[in-house]
Amino acid sequence: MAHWLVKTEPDAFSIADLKRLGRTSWDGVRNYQARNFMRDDMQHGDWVLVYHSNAKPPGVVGLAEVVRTAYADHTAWDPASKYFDELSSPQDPRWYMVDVGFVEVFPQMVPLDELRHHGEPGGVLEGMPVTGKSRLSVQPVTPDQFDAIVAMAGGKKRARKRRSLPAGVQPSKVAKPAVAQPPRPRAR
DNA sequence: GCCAACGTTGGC
DNA sequence: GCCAACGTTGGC
Repeated sequence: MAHWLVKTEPDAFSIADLKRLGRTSWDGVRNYQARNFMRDDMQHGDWVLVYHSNAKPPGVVGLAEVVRTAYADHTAWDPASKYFDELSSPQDPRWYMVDVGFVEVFPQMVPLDELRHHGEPGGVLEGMPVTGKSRLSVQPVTPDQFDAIVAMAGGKKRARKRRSLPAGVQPSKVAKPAVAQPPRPRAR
């Protein structure tokens, strides 16, 4: 089992919206590294910390879980969608999404300030992309980091430690590695 | 609303 | 393959 953090702008889709809906497709991710985590590594039952960006204050607000593994993000094929990408097609999908289910709204949100505090050298959240300058909207979280954040939030769940992270994934190194891409034609 | 840092594009 | 220019993210 792996653990994750995903960002969402609450004005567009909040943890309250997820609670109301029960589950949703996590569409609209248009970053290759984030896509690869969803497509290649997210497993059914993985826990997902939900982070509100562009919020006052920004921070981790609740918990979700993966309820469907990756499938093509069809919003990329819809010219009317803000997520439309003419380079994606049903025959050759460029973007993927998973479905997530609501688990809980945390009793106390964990604001970015606090995440950053624990992200200082030697802190339990050291190396988490969200504590630094990374914009990565889907990022892996270690079991220890997961437990630390849930404890700060007053949440009830604990890390599922059957396995740690996807093979080869090193959360503290997530911000940098280039994402290997298949060659593709240049847009005109 | 500003704007720094990030991630991507595309000319060379 | 470099890197300037561009568009986006996301904190403030």
